[in-house]
Amino acid sequence: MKKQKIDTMKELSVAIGVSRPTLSRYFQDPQSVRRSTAARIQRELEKIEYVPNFFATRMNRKTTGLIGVIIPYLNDLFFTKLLQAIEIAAMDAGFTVIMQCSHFDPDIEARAAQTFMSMSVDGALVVPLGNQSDLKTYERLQERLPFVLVDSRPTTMPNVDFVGSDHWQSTGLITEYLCRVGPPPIFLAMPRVNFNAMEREHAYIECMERLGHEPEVVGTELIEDFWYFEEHGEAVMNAAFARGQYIDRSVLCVNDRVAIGALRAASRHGLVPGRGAKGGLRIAGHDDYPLCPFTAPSLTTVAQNVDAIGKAAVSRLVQKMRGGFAPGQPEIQLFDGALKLRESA
Amino acid sequence: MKKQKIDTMKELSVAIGVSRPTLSRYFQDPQSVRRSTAARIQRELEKIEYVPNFFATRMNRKTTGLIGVIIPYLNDLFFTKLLQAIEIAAMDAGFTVIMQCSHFDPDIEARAAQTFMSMSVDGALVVPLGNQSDLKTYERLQERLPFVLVDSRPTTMPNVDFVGSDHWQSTGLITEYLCRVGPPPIFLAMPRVNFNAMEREHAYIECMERLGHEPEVVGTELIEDFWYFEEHGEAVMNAAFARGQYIDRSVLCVNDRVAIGALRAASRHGLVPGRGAKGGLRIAGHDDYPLCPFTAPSLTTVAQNVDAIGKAAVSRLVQKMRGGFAPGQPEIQLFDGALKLRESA
DNA sequence: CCAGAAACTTTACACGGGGAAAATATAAGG
DNA sequence: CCTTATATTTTCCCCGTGTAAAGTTTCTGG
Repeated sequence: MKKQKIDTMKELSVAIGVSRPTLSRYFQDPQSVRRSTAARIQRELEKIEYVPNFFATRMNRKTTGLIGVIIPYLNDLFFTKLLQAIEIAAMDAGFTVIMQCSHFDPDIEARAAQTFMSMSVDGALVVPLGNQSDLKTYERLQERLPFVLVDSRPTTMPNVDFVGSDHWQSTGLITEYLCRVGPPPIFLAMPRVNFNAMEREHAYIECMERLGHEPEVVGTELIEDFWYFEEHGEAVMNAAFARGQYIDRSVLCVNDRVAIGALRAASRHGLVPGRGAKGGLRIAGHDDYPLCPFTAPSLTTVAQNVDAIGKAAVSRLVQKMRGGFAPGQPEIQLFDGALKLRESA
Repeated sequence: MKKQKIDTMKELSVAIGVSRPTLSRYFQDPQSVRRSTAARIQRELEKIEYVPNFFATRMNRKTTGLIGVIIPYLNDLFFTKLLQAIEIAAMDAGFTVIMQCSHFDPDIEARAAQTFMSMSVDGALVVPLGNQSDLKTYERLQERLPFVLVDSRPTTMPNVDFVGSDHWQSTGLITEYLCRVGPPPIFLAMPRVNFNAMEREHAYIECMERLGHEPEVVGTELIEDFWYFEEHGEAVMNAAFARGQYIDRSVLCVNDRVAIGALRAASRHGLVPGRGAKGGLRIAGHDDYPLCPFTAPSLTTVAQNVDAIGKAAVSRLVQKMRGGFAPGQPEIQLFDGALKLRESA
């Protein structure tokens, strides 16, 4: 038997035999109508196919139940993990996530922000693009909406709520570890277009100096297509290894994708980085990319607490939404990283 | 100087000095008003901050300019590449993508479909979940919207538009290649919960028989958490290598993530798969996962033409939307895979 | 059986725009 | 300069739902 299809609440109300406002209340909260009425509505609804118009409902409610999320791009499993954590947390809190990718393009990012405002989202989470991103975009969001920055923190916006990792802690952790078990590490960095990358680089330098070692950073030359992290890591280390450089050093990579490139370079030169080796090459990363256990050798790294970050970001955002969006003190939440010892260092 | 902020078109119309409907037309197509008027509006708009309400516009237009995309999950770079291709194609065609992840949960998938219908999206692209997914969901979408299945094709829905890879071609390609350069391959499969995986398995068997070899499939035992493809590949091959099995065979993996696990297992057993070796182990995958060039050894595989698939899916969907959504003949578009010869086979 | 409360219905308006027809301004033709 | 055709703009009503206020019914307890 085919379900009858009905498009508007008005038709539905005559079909069921209750008034339209009652239906409206039922959909917003079934508890708010008499039990017998709720039961009857529910019973009839089984026989009829009806979905309230998304736009009409959102247009009138004070609150849309929507959270906007801007992510730079999705071709990175770290971001997808983060997004998943956010999405699940939002779903649990009863919100719907509208995700927009900026694809490295500040214009698209700005458009996404506009879209969010025109959708009256209840709040926005933004993972900034990097240096190039349009800070004005964030400022406008910040003015108009409950707004939290996630994962990456523009140095120019210290007064905005932020949830991310404590890269000083995490980078310090692995730097210290590397210093403890082998020669003090060099730091395989990235072109300086990314706040986290820069923060890790600084953290490395600070930690090395604190331990009385000479910091050494490589791989910051700006190249085209710098966002192919693996290629970057491979290219830099390939060149170094070809010169016989660093072949018995520890190499701390700015992130796991770069480290995967470095591992590849090592393998090309017949080098097997490993924690076992007394004085040999070691390679370590940062992030605990899902593939780390499967590289050869498996990659020692620091895990970011992605789930906690996603959850905390949503939770802080919800708190701001409820709190009537008072300026107040910005809240900065930094989560510790955890060492993941594997074979490579 | 702060821009004046205005919320509704009505206020804007008095601020600018044209009627509201004229503004409406201007926003839909600036060409549709007199040049001088358009210029004036544009000039005023620079001084005023105004964004049309997303919901109000969508609610009234015949067409929402929205395309709904359902993806099973994002923790797989293949899907993210596909999504990106779709998103870019949609953007070029002037549509906005609303993406929803089903997170392996048929209920969420059904909710996503509902959402799309309640948003009156102009069309929907769905990457099916696998066997477990609720086919009813697809049928309902199919009835009500221009609808195209992408990447994975439920055997029970042969009469729906579909865009994906020709796995018989692609799997045949690499199977033949492997047969040509070394011992006939075994097939490292997956638990049979995924249409593509099954199709590749069948294609492998058919190809082997055609070439007069005995097909041999391993790894189909149903395990928990089967979606951790790498772990699955590693576990199966680990067990085999421990028994001394397959150490000088070719291993064709159902996809690259499984292959990465297999590579890992090989490395644990001191095996170095490679095309160079005369009679040794070879490992090949399928999909051209972005990390293939960086594994050690780099992974030989078959690339799916993801960009073309994404573009074609959007293009077909747009065609159906314009065509007034006539049932007509379903169109099945299959793209060829391309061999990517690297070191591992 | 009745008063009062609770639940519900009716009515009316709001939301922020789209779209068709009517009205006006502009251009073309004589 | 006037008429007519055409390009623009305005007037008016519509979309599908939320929400408040006022009126009506049903339930509760005595």
